Amino acid sequence: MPEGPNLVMLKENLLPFKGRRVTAASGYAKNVDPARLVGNTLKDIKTWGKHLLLIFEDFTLRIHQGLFGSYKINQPVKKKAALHLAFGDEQVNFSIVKVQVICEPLDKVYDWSADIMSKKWDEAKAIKKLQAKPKTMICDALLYQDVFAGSGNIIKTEALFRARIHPESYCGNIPTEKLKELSKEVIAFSREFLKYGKTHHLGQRLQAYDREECPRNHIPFHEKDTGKTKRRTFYCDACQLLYK
DNA sequence: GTGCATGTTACGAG
DNA sequence: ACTCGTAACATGCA
Repeated sequence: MPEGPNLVMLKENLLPFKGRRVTAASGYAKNVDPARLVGNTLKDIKTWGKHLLLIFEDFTLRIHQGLFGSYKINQPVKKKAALHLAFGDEQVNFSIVKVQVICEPLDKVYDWSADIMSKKWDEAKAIKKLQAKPKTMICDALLYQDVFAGSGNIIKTEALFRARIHPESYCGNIPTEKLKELSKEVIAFSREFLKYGKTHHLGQRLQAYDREECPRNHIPFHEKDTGKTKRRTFYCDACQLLYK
C-alpha cells in the first residue's frame, strides 16, 4: 500500500541489511533468478518515487509494490513470497511485488529531481511539466510519476484540498503561483505522511482523504472518480476552486 | 460470497 | 508510430 513516504519507511526498515550478504533467496517473481542473488552484498538502498532500489555490486534490484504490495521483516508470511531474501539469520519477504534487474548506472535511469521525497526535488521543473500539459486535469497530473514521482491517491487528494484546488481543474488554467503552492503542499504533506505514517497515526492527519465532510465548511465532501485516471478523490467545491 | 483498496502495465482499437 | 481506454493482475479486509 505504498506511496513515496512508505517507500522511505521501507528503506529505513531495511537498513540493518545494508552491507550484508544474501545467504538465500527465492520467490515467484518474474524477471529475476533468485539463485543469482545469493552471495551478493547489499551495497546500498535507495528509493525513487515508488521504486525500492536494492543496490548490489554489479546490478540493482528494482522492487515495486503496486497497489496491494506488502513486506515483512523477520516475521512469518501466510503465502509464499514473491521475493524472499535472507541475510544470515534475518530475512525480508515481499508479497505482490514486481521485480526488475537494472544493470545501467542509476543516474542514467532515474531523474532524482522528479522524486517528491528527494533532496534534489525541483519544483520549477515540475511546474514546467504541468504547464506543458495544459489540457490535463490536475488530479491526473498529480499521479504522473514523471512529474511527481512517489505521489499517489492520498497525496493527490490531500495536496489538492490543502491548496484549495478543484481536482478537475485543467493544468493550463491554474495560475503559476497556485501551481507552486500546490507543489509545496505535495512536499509538505509527504513529509507529514512520513513522520506520522511511521507511528501509524497518518489517519489523524488526513483532512480530505476518506473523510466525510470538509473540515473548513463542515459540508459533505464529494467522493468521485475524477479524471482519466478515474481514481477516487474527496473534495469540497465550496473551498476548492475550479480553474475551468 | 461481494466489493473495494495508498498502482502499474499490456494490449487492441482508432 | 502514437495515444487512448480498458482489462488484467496480485491479496486482505469489511
